[in-house]
Amino acid sequence: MSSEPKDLYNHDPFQYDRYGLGTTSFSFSSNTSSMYEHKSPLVVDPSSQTLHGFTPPSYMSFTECLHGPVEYNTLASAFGMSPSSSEVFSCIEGDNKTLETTRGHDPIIGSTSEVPVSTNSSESSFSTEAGNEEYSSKSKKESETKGCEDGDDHPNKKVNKQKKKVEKRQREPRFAFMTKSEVDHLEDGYRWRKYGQKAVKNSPFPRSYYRCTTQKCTVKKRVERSFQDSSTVITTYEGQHNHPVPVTLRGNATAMLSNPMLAATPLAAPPQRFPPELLAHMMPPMNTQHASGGTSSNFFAPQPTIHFQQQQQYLNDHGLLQDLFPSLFFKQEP
DNA sequence: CGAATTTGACCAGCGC
DNA sequence: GCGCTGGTCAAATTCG
Repeated sequence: MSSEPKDLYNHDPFQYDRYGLGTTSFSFSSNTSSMYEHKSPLVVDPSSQTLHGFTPPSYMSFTECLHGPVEYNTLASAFGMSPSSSEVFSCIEGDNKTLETTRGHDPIIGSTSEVPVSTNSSESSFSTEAGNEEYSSKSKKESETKGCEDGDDHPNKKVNKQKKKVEKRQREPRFAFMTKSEVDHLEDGYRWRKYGQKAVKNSPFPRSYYRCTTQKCTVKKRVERSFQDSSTVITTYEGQHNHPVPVTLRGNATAMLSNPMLAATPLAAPPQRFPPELLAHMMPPMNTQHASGGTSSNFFAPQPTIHFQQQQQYLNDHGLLQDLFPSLFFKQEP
C-alpha cells in the first residue's frame, strides 16, 4: 500500500471534528494529492438545522451533478431529491481510506460519532479526494471477472486473485453526504440495483450497496442510516456516471427535470471546477423560507429563478467563495 | 417471465 | 497468523 492514504488521513478531512461549533473545515484534493483546506466560521441556526449561508441548490439537479464532466460530483445537490423532504447537511468526499477507515471506526459513522450528527449540528464538512491508488481488490475482481477472460467457467479464484494482485485500478472519487430523510434510498434520477446489504458495526441499521444499472456505468453507492440519528441517511457515491439520466423517471425525479429552474441549470457551468455542491451550500438564503423557516424544506418548492452564474456572481461579489476557497478559483487539473 | 431484491457465503485488507 | 470487517457475488426469492 502506498503511503498516500496515510497522508490523506493525516490531512484529516474530518478535521472539522476538532474545531467545534461554528467552524467548518473543507478539504479538497485532486488526483495529484494537492489539498486545499480552509477553515471558516459559519453561522449556524440550530432550529433550522441549517447553516446560514448554506442553501439547498434549487438550481442544480442531483442528476446533473452526478453526471458529466463535473470533476467532483455534486451530490449535495441531492437536496430535495428525496421522495420526502430531506436535507443534506453534511458532505464528505474522499477515498477508501478516508471514508473507510480503520477498524472499528466507520469513516462516516466514525466521523459522526466524534461529532454527533445531531440535528443541530454546527459543522458542515466537505472533503474531496480522488486518489490514484489501488482500489479494493473486490472492485478489481468485479470489473475483471465481469469484463473478461478471467471468467472462464473455471471458478479458479486462486489464479484470478494473483492476476488481480498485479493489476491496479484507479480509485474512483467518492462523495458522501448525510441527508435528513425518512427513506433510505433517495431518488436521484438514476436507476440503481441493489447488490448487497451488510450489517454495520455499532449500528442497528444495515448498509445497502447499489450499482447503477446502466450498462458500462460503474457508479456505485452505499446507503446507510446514521446510528446516532436514525433520521439521517448517509449516502456515499463512488464514480461518475458516463451516461445521461435515464429518461424514465418517476416521482420527484420527474418533478426535478420539469422544474424550470433545474432545466435552466447550466450543466456546463464553470468548467473546472468548484464543486457545485459547495457553491450550492454556500449560497446565501435566497429564499427567506430557508433562512428563517426552520423546518425541513422541500427544495423542490418553487423558488425565484436564479441562474447559476448569477449565484456565482453573488458569491463573488460577496467574496464568499474566494474567502473560503481561494485556491479553487484557480484550481487547474493536473 | 424478466427484473429487482434478499441473503448467506466468500474474499481481501487491516490491526493485533 | 488470526480474527474482524467491509465489499461483492450469486443463488434463491419476490415483485411487477
